[in-house]
Amino acid sequence: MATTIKDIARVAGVSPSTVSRILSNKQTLYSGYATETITRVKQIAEDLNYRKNRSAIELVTKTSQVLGIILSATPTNFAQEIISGIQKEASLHHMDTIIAYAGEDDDALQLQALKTISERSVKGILLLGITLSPTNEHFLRSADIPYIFLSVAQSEPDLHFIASNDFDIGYQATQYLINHGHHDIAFVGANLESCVGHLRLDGYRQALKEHHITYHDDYVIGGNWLYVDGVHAVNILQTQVNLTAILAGSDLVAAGVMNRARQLNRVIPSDLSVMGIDGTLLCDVIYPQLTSIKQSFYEMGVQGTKQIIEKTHIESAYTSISIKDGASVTTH
Amino acid sequence: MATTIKDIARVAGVSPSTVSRILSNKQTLYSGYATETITRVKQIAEDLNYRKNRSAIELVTKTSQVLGIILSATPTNFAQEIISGIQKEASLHHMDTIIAYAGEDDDALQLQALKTISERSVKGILLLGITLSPTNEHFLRSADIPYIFLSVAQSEPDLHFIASNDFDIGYQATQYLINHGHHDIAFVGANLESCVGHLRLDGYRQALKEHHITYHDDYVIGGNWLYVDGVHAVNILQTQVNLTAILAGSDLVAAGVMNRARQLNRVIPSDLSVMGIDGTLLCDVIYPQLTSIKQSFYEMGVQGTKQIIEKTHIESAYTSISIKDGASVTTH
DNA sequence: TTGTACGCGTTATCAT
DNA sequence: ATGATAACGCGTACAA
Repeated sequence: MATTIKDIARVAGVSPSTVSRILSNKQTLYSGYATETITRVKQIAEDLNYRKNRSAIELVTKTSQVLGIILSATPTNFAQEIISGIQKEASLHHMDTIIAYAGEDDDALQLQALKTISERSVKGILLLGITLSPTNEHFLRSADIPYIFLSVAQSEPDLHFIASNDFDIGYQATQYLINHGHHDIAFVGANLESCVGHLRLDGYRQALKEHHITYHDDYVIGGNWLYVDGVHAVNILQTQVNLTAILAGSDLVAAGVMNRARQLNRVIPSDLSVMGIDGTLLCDVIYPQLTSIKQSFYEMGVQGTKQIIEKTHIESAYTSISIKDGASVTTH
Repeated sequence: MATTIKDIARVAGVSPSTVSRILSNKQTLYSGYATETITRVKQIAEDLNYRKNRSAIELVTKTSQVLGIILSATPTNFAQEIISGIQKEASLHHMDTIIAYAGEDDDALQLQALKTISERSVKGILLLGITLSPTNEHFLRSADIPYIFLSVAQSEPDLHFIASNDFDIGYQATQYLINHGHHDIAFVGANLESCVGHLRLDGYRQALKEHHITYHDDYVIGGNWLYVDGVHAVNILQTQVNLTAILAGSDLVAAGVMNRARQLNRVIPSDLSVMGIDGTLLCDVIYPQLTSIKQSFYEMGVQGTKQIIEKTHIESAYTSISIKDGASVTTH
């Protein structure tokens, strides 16, 4: 049987409310308790090994110090960075976090995660790398809990998000390669059915257009952001003799591209320049170090958390992107 | 104002108990409700946008479907794999998870995380990659909640764990290199002040001993499992002309070793064989692909979760290790 | 400075 | 097949 404030009250010879007020540091609202009472109560609480009962507190206060995080099941390497940002900011405000995993394409799993989180009295919900089905979107809306999407921009205006501008990512990356003298540039490994992939492709095309480079269908090969997609793309692109640069949809794709190209005896970057997207730790670990468009994942977590905690009115925002220099791109 | 069971009861013209029983599918204990009542109540619940209040449920039932996870703050690449295993097994049992982050060397942060978790009525606590300070160890013990450590073996017999046998890891890795004709083998990047590092070093020494190879102090260079530790180690080992193989404390260290060695114009594996420990995704992504001792991280998560959920009596266990073949080791 | 009494939303027990 | 009531542990308005 766990110790309750009543037990402490009985032992201390005071009322439960006294214990409650002392243990939750509410004396300031009143003139204050006698120092003796305070220390005695606290001592007894410790002796009796007292633990707060969060359920009871949340039931009566109807609020909590908990943030809900819903994670896409795909083990994206940058989710960790976003979560770090959330944790950092949350701990600054003495908030805890609950994490629930949702499948990516599985509506039932999404709903399960949504329920798990919304049934607890969380202060807000952060959705990482997720796009909701219409039904689940409705469920989230009707839950009457503040929420914000992280790392994936949403098309509906009332679904707020903190993310990178994916058009800009595609545009700036391509621009960077063009500025380095490249003309025949492939774009590979992105999931072209996703909104993110689509926008990046648009940016890629726009950059080409502005430099009067004809868009070439054969230079675009889709995928699902994975290592194998990079390998696969290089296999297909073998026949393109004019190709001098590849823009990969993610750092992981870039790694696949580089390794497969190397197997085919192409030297990077002298034979082939490769550029990644994300700017994760992976860039520094592979050889040669990868030039990439760096997204501010940590910052997304921080900003999203701030919005939930501090703001009354949540609004969308883009976090900054930058070029992370490596050694995988050379001037052509 | 959120809908409660009472609201539904009023609208449906039944008692709150009826609604409670129907919504939590408890009819089977009784003869069963009229189908008409059941569908009507469920319909009204949906119309009114009813959400369960977990706090109230947990308060009255004094139990929950929640597993607590405490994570070391260091962003280890394999934590993700362990968590996947936990999630998988937990969802099989319809359990949710709460994750709290603890610093590695910061006792206060550790305690904070411990409190966060133990104040909620969790079914059990899984501690990932953590070693507790004596005070916090006592706190955990006195919380009266089942717990188990994952991935880090504990020395005290009543602190149960699921982990790899670190002695075996060091032993088998070294043995593998010796069997490939290597004689001058360095061991680098492990944190030698940690229990894990110490045990792996012991395994390394034992393997050398059994093959009558003299242990060489200069061949052991500590670190903290990081990429830079691998780089640093190679810098120091430059002068060791007889060295033909390096056993890295982790895959990340191995990546540092390989890249630095390459910068020094050593070809891997013909000039230098490199072996990693962990067997993470990184092995496949770097070039040449890394030969490594693979730990069963996913399995640790699964087993730990099973122990908490199914067992009345928790006990320690070692998960299996295996050689993950790559192309970074060659016969000497 | 401290105590009393009530209520949060739900489930369980007992009654009908 | 369904209802009435108590209880879970805590915070807080009000009383003293």
